[in-house]
Amino acid sequence: MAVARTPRHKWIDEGLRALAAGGPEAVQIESLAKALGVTKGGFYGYFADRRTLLEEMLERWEREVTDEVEARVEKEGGDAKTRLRRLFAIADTDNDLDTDVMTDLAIRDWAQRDPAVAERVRRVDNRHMDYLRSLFRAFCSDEDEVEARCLITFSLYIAEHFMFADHGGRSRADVNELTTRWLLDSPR
Amino acid sequence: MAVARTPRHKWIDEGLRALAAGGPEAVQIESLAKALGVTKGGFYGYFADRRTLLEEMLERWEREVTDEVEARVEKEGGDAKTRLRRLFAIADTDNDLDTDVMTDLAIRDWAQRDPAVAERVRRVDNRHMDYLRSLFRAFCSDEDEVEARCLITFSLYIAEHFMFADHGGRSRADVNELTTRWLLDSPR
DNA sequence: CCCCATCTATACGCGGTCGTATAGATGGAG
DNA sequence: CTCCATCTATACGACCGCGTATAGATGGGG
Repeated sequence: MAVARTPRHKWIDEGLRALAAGGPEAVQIESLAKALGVTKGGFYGYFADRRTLLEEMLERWEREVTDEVEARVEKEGGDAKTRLRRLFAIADTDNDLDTDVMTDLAIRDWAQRDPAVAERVRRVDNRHMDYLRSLFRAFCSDEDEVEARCLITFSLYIAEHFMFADHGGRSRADVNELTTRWLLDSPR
Repeated sequence: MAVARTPRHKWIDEGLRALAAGGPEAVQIESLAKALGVTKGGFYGYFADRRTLLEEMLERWEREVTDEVEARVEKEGGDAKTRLRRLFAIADTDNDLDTDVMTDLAIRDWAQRDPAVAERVRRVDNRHMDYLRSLFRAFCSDEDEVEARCLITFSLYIAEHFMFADHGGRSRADVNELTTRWLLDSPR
């Protein structure tokens, strides 16, 4: 038995990296092979075709994206507002060329054109929103209020990467601090 | 002089339509020709190559996207809150498979991978934000407050199309009404 | 030590898109 | 009506990515 030098999961890793960098079109078997230092010969031993790889990439993304972030937030405990602030901090730190975020964005755009992808994103987003709701409910009794804050929170996270505005001399971090206070410290 | 049956602007129209539907990769000369009921023969009389077409598509988008919306909002007058509500209504109506919105999203994703595109989006977003600031300032004296509301408003618009969450029995329109009240009727 | 399943390298055919070349159609100017 | 600039149709070569075929390399089991 020869040991697999380029096992299944490595193709998926590299595929997700390519997806993050250049969208679904950039997930090309020969490119991945080159990045892995092999040729595409072995690829078709693991995957029937390119479509199968894309499918498994999505499978993994869906499985990992929720658990990971929630675990990082929950790990250190604290009350709801502390956890939300930690969540925002994580979103901030991961910014700018982080593969996970870029993967997320690439998949969201992909979902515009592929209903199957959209369905996966829907499941992921519902989990994210459920988690946010649980945190906001801790200090926010009105359900409408909770929903509004969740939506705004999530939207700020998504839009951060899809808009390119300057903020009138302010740094993005400053503006983020403003919105965070709006979301957490507002009496209303 | 033969009259142009498929003049320059028609290629650009169709190009933007294809961009909205399938992203930059979907802007294929032969596809456009087919959609226009001709073959690609004439295309190269107007454009040096595909790259030039993409460039001009962006040019037009940048020129039109700001003026159009602002004009529609300003046309009927009213105070700042009235205009903001009208702006939100327009964003809502244009939703779901409207070409303009889809074009916007496709270009934003494109901007992730092309710095030149990002630069254009930056200019457009700054204009949008300036317009929003002018409206919020009418009833909001604190500049930090204005900035936060502008960013949240814009983010809600962008993210609306990139997230796929259900809203716990609520319709998206209901949730939008909640966030709108948050942005406009909050005393703070 | 040698066998053989497993992984890898290379070559090829297929289809699709770009861009070019060239001949034909169209319709206003003279 | 005829000319001819302009637009259009068709054919072609080049390139690239997918998927397949086949031969070679690798390294643990017998």
